Amino acid sequence: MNRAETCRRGKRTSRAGIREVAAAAGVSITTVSDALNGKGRLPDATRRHVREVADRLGYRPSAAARTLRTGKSGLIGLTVTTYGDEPFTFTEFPYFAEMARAATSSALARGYALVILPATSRHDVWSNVTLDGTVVIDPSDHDPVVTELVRQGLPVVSDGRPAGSLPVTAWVDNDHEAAVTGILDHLATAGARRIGLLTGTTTDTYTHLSTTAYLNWCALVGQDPVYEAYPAHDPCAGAVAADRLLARPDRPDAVYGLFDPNGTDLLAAARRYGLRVPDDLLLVCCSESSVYANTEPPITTLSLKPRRIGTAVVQLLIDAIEGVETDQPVEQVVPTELIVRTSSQRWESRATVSPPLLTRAR
Amino acid sequence: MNRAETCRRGKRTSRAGIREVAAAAGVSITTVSDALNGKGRLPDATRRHVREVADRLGYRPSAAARTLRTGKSGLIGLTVTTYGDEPFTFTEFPYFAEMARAATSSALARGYALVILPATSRHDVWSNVTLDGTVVIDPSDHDPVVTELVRQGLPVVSDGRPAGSLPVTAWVDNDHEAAVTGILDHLATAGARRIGLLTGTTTDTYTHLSTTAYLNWCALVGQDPVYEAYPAHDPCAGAVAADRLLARPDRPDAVYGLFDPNGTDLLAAARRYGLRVPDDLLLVCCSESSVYANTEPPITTLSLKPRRIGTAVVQLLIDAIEGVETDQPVEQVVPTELIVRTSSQRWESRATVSPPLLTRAR
DNA sequence: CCCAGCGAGAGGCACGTTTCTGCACGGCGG
DNA sequence: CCGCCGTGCAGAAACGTGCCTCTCGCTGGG
Repeated sequence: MNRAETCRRGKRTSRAGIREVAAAAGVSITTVSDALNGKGRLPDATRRHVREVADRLGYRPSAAARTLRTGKSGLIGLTVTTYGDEPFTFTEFPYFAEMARAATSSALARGYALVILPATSRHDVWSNVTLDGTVVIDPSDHDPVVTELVRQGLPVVSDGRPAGSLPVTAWVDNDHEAAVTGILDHLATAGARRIGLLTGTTTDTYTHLSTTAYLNWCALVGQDPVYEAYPAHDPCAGAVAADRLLARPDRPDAVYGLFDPNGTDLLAAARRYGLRVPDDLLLVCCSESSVYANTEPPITTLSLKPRRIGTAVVQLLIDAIEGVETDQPVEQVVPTELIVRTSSQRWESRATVSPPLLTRAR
Repeated sequence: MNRAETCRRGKRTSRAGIREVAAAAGVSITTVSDALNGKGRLPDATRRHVREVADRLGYRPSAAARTLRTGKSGLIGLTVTTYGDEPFTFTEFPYFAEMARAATSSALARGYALVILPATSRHDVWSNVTLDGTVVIDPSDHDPVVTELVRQGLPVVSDGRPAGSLPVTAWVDNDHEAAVTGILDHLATAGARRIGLLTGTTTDTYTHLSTTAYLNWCALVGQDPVYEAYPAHDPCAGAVAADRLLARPDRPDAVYGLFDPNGTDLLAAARRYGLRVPDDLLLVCCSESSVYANTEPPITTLSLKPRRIGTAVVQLLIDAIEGVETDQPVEQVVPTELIVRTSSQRWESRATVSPPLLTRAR
């Protein structure tokens, strides 16, 4: 009987339980709950006493029980749509890494933790965890996971404006058209006569919007488009595409690369063809990597500000989780930053600069 | 009364509950649970019937309730010890990104999801989620978080051998001494007379073991150590340290850089001083980045195989969670891979190669 | 003097599972 | 004919919280 009581009281639990605290403090379970959560109307003396006893016993409330009761888990899903075969292109580019890092930080600052989940609809995993909401990076058109989540009533915020009629709660993105147009103007101002583009074959909105902006700009200024597309998830394909671009008979005298590794690839290809940068070839690429500050020559990069995007996405999501639910998707545009380095300055670059936010690197 | 019944039956629940399934299928709750989990002794006809009804109703079991009942959440924590002020050096280097990606993949393959958590002991966040175990990257000496977790009886597996007497369940690491010794031998074979080291000021075991191995090697071959140390989390400091190393009166004719960005930094510094690579300076750095395949010249890198490490760490952790608990920490050593490129081959490199696994890049 | 009002806290139900125990029933050996 | 056993399933007790409701004692106004 003593055995039975021992079993019932404190056996397999890791020495914590609200009942033990209540018994030790000589109050009821309700009082403990209220004291620790600051909920009820209790004198400060009782509050302190309960907190003290709880600390002394090393009491940790059970997250599972709280989640079951309240319906809130404090967990946010983080998903990136896969490009290739790998389940995670995650952190393939520094962009994703930075974005995820910022998102994690600001989620934690507000008491939430991030759960990394696959974009593939492995139902068992998705339903094995109670989420309060989800961040989706670059959702593809009519993403089945997103629609499923929204159907369940969960807030979904996407990094990158949703393609098609994807019913997300909110989204954050750059103004990719303006960014590309700004870069092309910048290159033209620096003396480029024929600007090429290194782009991707994937169907995400970033690639699509950027390419379209390029084509529109070309049509506007009357230049024939010169571009090569390759599967962005394959690093070798990038080097090959860079080489092809510079091997063309209508070789461009300036190139913008949409993806992070394009800078080194283009630089290597330029060396192979004896092209000097920036004298014979102007170079800009979209990257968050700091390596381009120390290449020879340093390469001008466009930063999409993934830290700001990650932060904004999480703030919007948690606002949606905790606050009033707006009926319309909230849209937020983060400005890009063009970091001008030697590779895009053919002549002494005077103060003539172009639309997006411009920063002068030393 | 009808109102009350409606409330009790199916009001705020998102149209799923084991009771509804049981009622719809005309069986008991027990039967539904057993049928879906393959547990009890039921004829296949009943199993199929229940599964069918559950699918039709779109039934999703509540993860919170299951966790509360079973004590298992299917969640694994992922933590990296912070170096600087930032809460997350996470994904600062491609190493972490790759490792995290591999860990996430293999965890998902076994039905677990990863939760990113801060190394700082923010108790509220850590205790807000029920973990089955934790992966710790580069735990520092006497890490308070780790000891707390172990005290709670949770399995903890670390990437990087634990410093001091940290009581982890298991750990996975490279043989850093052998790797450094191998590289130094490789450089010496290529003709280096005075090999320098670019290292860090942090106290993690990777930096410590590598530096010690370097000093030991120097003592062995009778070379004066030539090295510069800098805080690894600061990219600018890396460039400055690289410059200092090549500006010394006892300038080395070969350098090994312990951190990912060291390659470009050293290359830029070499250019500033008019040193040709590999003719005047041999270069190797530890990196997982593919940019070094296309720099001018391509740089020899040491890969720590973060994908294999991430996979191994998760396998060990899940084995510990599900399987028998061994009393001794399980240790696992992952071989490194030296990817030899132009920067470390002064003469026609004959087949003389050194200890660790060697791969010849084109 | 009596009762409304209020402060302080106790009791108990519900959240949705899993799982232990146990009941009914039919076949079968003794 | 009776008890026994294996099959097929139902009942109900947890798991640890949060919160709603209710009690109890005390006080001030009518």
